[in-house]
Amino acid sequence: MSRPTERDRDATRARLLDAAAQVLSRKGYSDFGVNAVAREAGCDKVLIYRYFGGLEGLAQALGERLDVWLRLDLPLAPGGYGMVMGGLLGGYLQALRANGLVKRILAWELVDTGPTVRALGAAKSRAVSAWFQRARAQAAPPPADLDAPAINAILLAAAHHLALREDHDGTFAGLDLTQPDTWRRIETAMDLLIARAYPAAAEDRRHD
Amino acid sequence: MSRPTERDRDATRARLLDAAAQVLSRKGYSDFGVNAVAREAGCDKVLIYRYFGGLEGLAQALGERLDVWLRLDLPLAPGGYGMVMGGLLGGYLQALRANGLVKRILAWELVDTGPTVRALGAAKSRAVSAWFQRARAQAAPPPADLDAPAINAILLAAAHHLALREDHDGTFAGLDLTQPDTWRRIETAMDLLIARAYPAAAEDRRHD
DNA sequence: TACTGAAGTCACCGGTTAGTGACTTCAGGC
DNA sequence: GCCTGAAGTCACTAACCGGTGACTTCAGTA
Repeated sequence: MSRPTERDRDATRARLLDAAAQVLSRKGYSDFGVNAVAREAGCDKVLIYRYFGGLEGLAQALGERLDVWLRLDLPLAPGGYGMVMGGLLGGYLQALRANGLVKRILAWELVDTGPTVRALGAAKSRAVSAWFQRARAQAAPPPADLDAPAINAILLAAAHHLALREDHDGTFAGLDLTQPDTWRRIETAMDLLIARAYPAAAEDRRHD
Repeated sequence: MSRPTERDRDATRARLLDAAAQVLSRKGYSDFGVNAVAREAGCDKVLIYRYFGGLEGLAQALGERLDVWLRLDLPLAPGGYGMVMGGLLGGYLQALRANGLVKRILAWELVDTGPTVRALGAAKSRAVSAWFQRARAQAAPPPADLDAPAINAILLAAAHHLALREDHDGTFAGLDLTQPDTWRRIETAMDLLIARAYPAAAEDRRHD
């Protein structure tokens, strides 16, 4: 009846990639397999082997498309190091929360070390670090007396973990992550932590 | 040859619980099943159904033993709210890093919502929150002008995420989590964040 | 028009899983 | 000493997985 098969190799490849993203972001990594992806794409699983060399190759191709989905073209807020970092982290948190696929990959990385998730994680890590690199190049240098990498890693880890907990059971440490107001509180608290860790006075002195 | 079966129901129950903890903390949650646990315990899987009603009941019983493993009898550091929170968080981070089982469960919670992990997570959450409640009761109240729950949740989330990344690929945001020195830097940065978020001056004023 | 090769389908294989029924083995009460 | 019931073992089913070989169907081309 329906004619999903037009014998178009590129179209089928694209359908498989879309299906892989769908399965991964909706069902999670444990359901991410050749059977489920092929079922979602409406074609036979053998095509995954023919076109991608297997599930690992499909994940690799999916990772190479990640930079498209993780497009983080946030305008950089002007100001000192603390202001820039605050804007960066807030934007990243919002982008992450809205990106179910990236969240699934982040969670997957925490429970598996297989080649499939490695291919995905490497591609994602490349895209994100390039973005941070580019953003940092436009910002003022951090105060020399602080361990900025450690501080930023802590805040980034918090953003990751809270975003991951959000679409799991929606609670963390007594906070209700399903309420928008909770996220406003979190962003305010993050801004406060950053503002007090990177006081503006230390930065102003650099502007002399 | 070996006589592991002494027809002792309680001993077999305990063996199954130990085996469940072993499998979960060593192999991870994806290998956590009736077959693997029974194999580890050296008995038949049917006993899991007979004694625990299935894998879910076994996980429930395991969760009820979690308070034993998560024994956090850290002495509370004296001082203001910030000092107490800093000591609390540092101790929690160290205890968490040393506890592979709890880390596995935390990661499991991020990728699965099935009844088995829910039973575990609920029991763990109960134990941890009771401990935090008890610790907070002995500390000074937080500064009223700050959103202490949000700030603490951020730092706790960071501790969770960094601990989980440690025994995965050992890197996060450019930090090498396999180096003890990196963890010293992280603890120092956490202390700095807490100290500046909860300045001692605001607390001293409460002591009048 | 006939052929060739690629696109796509189907059926199977071996392996693993959860779960169940039937069986044997033993210990304690009478 | 026997008998009942529980502890433990074994074998099996049904369903799923990843992976593969054989097949059909179609499009472009000579």
